[in-house]
Amino acid sequence: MTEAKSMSERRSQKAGAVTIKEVAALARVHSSTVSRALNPQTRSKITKEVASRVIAAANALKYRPDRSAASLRTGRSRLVGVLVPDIANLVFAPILSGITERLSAEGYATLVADAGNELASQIELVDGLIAHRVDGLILATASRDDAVVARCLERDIPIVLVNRAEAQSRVSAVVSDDGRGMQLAVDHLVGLGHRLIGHIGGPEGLSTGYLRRRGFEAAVANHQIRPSQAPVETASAYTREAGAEAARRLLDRHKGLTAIVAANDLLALGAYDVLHERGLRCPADMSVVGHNDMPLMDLVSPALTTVRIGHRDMGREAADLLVQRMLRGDLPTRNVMLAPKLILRASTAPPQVVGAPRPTRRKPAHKPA
DNA sequence: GTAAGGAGGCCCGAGACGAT
DNA sequence: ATCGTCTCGGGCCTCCTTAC
Repeated sequence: MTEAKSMSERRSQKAGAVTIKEVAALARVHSSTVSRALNPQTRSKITKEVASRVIAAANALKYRPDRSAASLRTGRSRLVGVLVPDIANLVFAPILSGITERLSAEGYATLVADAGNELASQIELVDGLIAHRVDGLILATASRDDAVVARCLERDIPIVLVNRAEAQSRVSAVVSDDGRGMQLAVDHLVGLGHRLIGHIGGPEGLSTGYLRRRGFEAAVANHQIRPSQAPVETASAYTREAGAEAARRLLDRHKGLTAIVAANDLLALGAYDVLHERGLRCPADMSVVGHNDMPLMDLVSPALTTVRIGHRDMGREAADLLVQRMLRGDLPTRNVMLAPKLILRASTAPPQVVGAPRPTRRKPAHKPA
């Protein structure tokens, strides 16, 4: 026995893993027969008697195939990496749930990485996941012109974008119809009587920020509201703090606003903070509409009227697209757009008539949906 | 003709070993 | 000391051979 061999055997014994050879020895067959017996696709090539003997031996030894070793031969790890920009952001929980649900049904395991918004760390994580031989990647981090996408294309690894899309459709993406979402929000506010509506936009480098701002502008134009009556302040990030900063600018620079449409729920919560610090009431003095319908938005005070995105469906669709792409790399890119829905809660109400007495207590205009 | 065994290749990092 | 080459390990798969 060579030194290298004995070291390897020690390593194997330490890991305690049962190998195909041990199953073969117990079943009194060759390892290749074990492989055939345990694979439903090849089981028909051997007799039922031998197959059941192998299966019994595998069960007796509690044999579990070593996927990493299998990937040496097959080139497939059955692992999928998912990059999210902020794992603490509640938006990603239902997306991840949808992804995991669909991938596990297809026999894939999911590795989730909290990539942040720094390009260098995102690329490092992607390289790390590729080094772990993931079969594909789902990116919830993409910007409109994304170097990580370019890196994945360079490495020839199947990817699908979720929740965000690129400006140039190099890869498949699953997104919400942001233009439609903004139209729903603005229609609702105009229906209540609002004519001075501000928008807290998301970062312009992200498709959601860009498309929701454009959607907002198109939606107010549809109601013959001039741009001066529908000002936009862009937040530097999708955070409550950035939302508050943008809300301050919006209120300082544009007097007389009666409603705010935020590009996501965290930005809307930032607007809540500013209204509170300035002694303004929501919705009596200012109506606020969010976007995403993150978990718990029905529990904030007042419960947030928001545009609901089917995040779980989004995750499922993205996983579906990726599985198809991993099976057939020559498939054309597809953009799946899911329809949003307005969820009416307590943060919106008709604008106050100038000179009318201030109500003594908050009274939501709508029952939560 | 069919079932099953045997050999070798796949992939790549770690470690051993020889050459310079 | 440094570099290049070879061997090994894991499980699976394919091709070829052997036994019946």
